[in-house]
Amino acid sequence: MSKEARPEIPRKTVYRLSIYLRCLQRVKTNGIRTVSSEALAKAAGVKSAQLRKDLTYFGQFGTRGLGYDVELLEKMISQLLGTSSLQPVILVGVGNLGTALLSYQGFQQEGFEILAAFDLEPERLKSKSLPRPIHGMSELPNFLREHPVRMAIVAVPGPAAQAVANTLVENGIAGILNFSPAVLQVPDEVIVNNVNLAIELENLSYFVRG
Amino acid sequence: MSKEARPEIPRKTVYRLSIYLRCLQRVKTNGIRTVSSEALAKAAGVKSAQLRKDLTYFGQFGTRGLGYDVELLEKMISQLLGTSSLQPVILVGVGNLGTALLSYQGFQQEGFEILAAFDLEPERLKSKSLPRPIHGMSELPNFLREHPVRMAIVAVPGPAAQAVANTLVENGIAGILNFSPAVLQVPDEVIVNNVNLAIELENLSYFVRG
DNA sequence: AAATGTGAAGTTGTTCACAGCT
DNA sequence: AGCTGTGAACAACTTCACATTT
Repeated sequence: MSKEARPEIPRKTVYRLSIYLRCLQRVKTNGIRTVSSEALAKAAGVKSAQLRKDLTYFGQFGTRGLGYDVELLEKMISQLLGTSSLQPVILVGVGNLGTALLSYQGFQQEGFEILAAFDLEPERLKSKSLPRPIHGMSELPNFLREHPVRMAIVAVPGPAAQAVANTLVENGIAGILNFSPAVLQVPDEVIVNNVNLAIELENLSYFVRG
Repeated sequence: MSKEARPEIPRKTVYRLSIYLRCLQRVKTNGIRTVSSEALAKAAGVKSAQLRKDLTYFGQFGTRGLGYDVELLEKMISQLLGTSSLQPVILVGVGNLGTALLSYQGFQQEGFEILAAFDLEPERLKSKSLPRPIHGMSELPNFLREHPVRMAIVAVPGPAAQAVANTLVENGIAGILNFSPAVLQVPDEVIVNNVNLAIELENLSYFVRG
């Protein structure tokens, strides 16, 4: 028997917890104070048993016969995910996609702040009216030495991605959100989440022609 | 009760096939004609047994003792995924993200063409120099009646997403790539792939603080 | 009565390990 | 010998179904 160490929560569960959190926020603005697993699961697009099991990975928050307290559950999930405090992030690669991500409201809304952005050719980007100054790649190591950032968004072209990832890892980045089509090779302790827009469309395309 | 004659390929396998396809393309430009499951798997970041099993869902393309013919395998996967022909797509929602997606080279490169873009306020966007004219939402039904498009990218704000999805489904769209934070309710036969940038960061954030 | 929490059953996906080609 | 293709073992995830609590 292991003692109450860090609960080992499956990746998919963590992902769904984010969805539940958003549903709870919506439900709360409707003035609803208590919600059943059935109702919340429906809003999140999952089965109720799954929602209940997901929650029990890190505690018991419900009242039998009644359901879950919306505010409490929201707080607990938010705390677990670490979104109750503002998380600093850096962005590398300020092309089409990178620019969009820089001005994307969704990140700020959900508790993330893009502290700084880096690009190979920062001068070229001066013209665009961006919300933040763009730094050259050479400034990256110094910046990371001075700021406690653990996560980076990579939005550079495929061929440049591995080199960028190496630099990031060398300078203490522990999590990478990779928008490039490259498959990044990183040490085991570094987490990479891939978002590949072309692959998502390709995937859709396959299933649509069922 | 089974009914399907076509090979039923798991979603995750289809996703990985897209990755293999990209690796094959890279390998081909290096002039390599034959590749082992071991080598290709390494490039794709998976185990070799998994790659082999993924491939056998739709055929046998390898030569024992030798490996796979790069060109042939590329052709077979490309054919299966339906990326050998140009796929038309429409985009709904031309905000920050939508604008970036419109100019994103990755789609064109991988065989997708954004035929048209729609927004609630197309006039407001006239100023931005966009590669395509933006249509009003009211033109959507007519457009879909005249063009054989089966896939749509949704990049509207969360609260607007369900209504947009309804319109799309009513007008024959069978696959939606959903960038909004909303959980879309659609008929069973319609496929939705969700890409939620804030959730990806949140997920990363959780695992980084292990 | 209503709804949670959870073992057990069921399902799906991954890895092993080796028989069988080339 | 080298490498694929695959049944069998394994692992992870989902759903069921019901005892338990309010």
